[in-house]
Amino acid sequence: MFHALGDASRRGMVERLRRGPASVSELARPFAMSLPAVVQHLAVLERAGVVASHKVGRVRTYQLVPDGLVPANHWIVQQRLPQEKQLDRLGDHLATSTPTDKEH
Amino acid sequence: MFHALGDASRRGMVERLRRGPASVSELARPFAMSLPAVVQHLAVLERAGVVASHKVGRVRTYQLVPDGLVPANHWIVQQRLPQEKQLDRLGDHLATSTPTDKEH
DNA sequence: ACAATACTTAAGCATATGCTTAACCATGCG
DNA sequence: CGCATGGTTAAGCATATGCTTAAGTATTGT
Repeated sequence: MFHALGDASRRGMVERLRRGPASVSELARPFAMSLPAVVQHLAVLERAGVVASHKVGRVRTYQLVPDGLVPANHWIVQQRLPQEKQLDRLGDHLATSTPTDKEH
Repeated sequence: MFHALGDASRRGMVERLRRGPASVSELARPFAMSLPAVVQHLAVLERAGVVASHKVGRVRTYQLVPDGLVPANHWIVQQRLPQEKQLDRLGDHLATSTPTDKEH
């Protein structure tokens, strides 16, 4: 999922979908790349659970998955919360100079 | 930055640093890869602003950058659908950036 | 029916990524 | 000094990624 968001084009598509559902062609329009390239990007986002699509006639419409980004958000929050304590532990770590592993 | 977090090994290193600063060797220990590979991963994380390092003697110590993940978090929060506010306690929590966590 | 529209699939290609090994500094220590 | 420790640099390699063009398929409009 972080990998899916690691591409600027894909993030741009997500940002577009924030304003509402859109077809493949609509999503492709702002980008200077071929339609198959856009389709591949959307497939990555869909596999990651960030967007969903359904086809009506010959038009495939994409939209954001509700709470689709929550897993990524949750991971980030978990890393972020204990950070305040670590500033205090840095000096401690350096002062004690933890004995490194002897084996190997 | 999302790209930096898009690798499981790098996320593992961030999770390790969550419990406090660590040297390159300490960070490498849990992984079944060579030291240069770990160094490369850490360089990616450092370029992304997620971690920082300083060298003392021959030991380079890494630590999390305080609020280093905030840009990614901010982007994610902005994508959330305005239509669903009922399940939004997590996003609300993140937007206010309160250091006290009580969910989960 | 015919043609345009909206994708879809397949193949290929240049570059990026993640990893390796080998060799190389630099520091700590008996 | 001599040598182990901790890290760095360089080179190379297999695979993944992002993109392309070409050639489909399925619908819709005239």
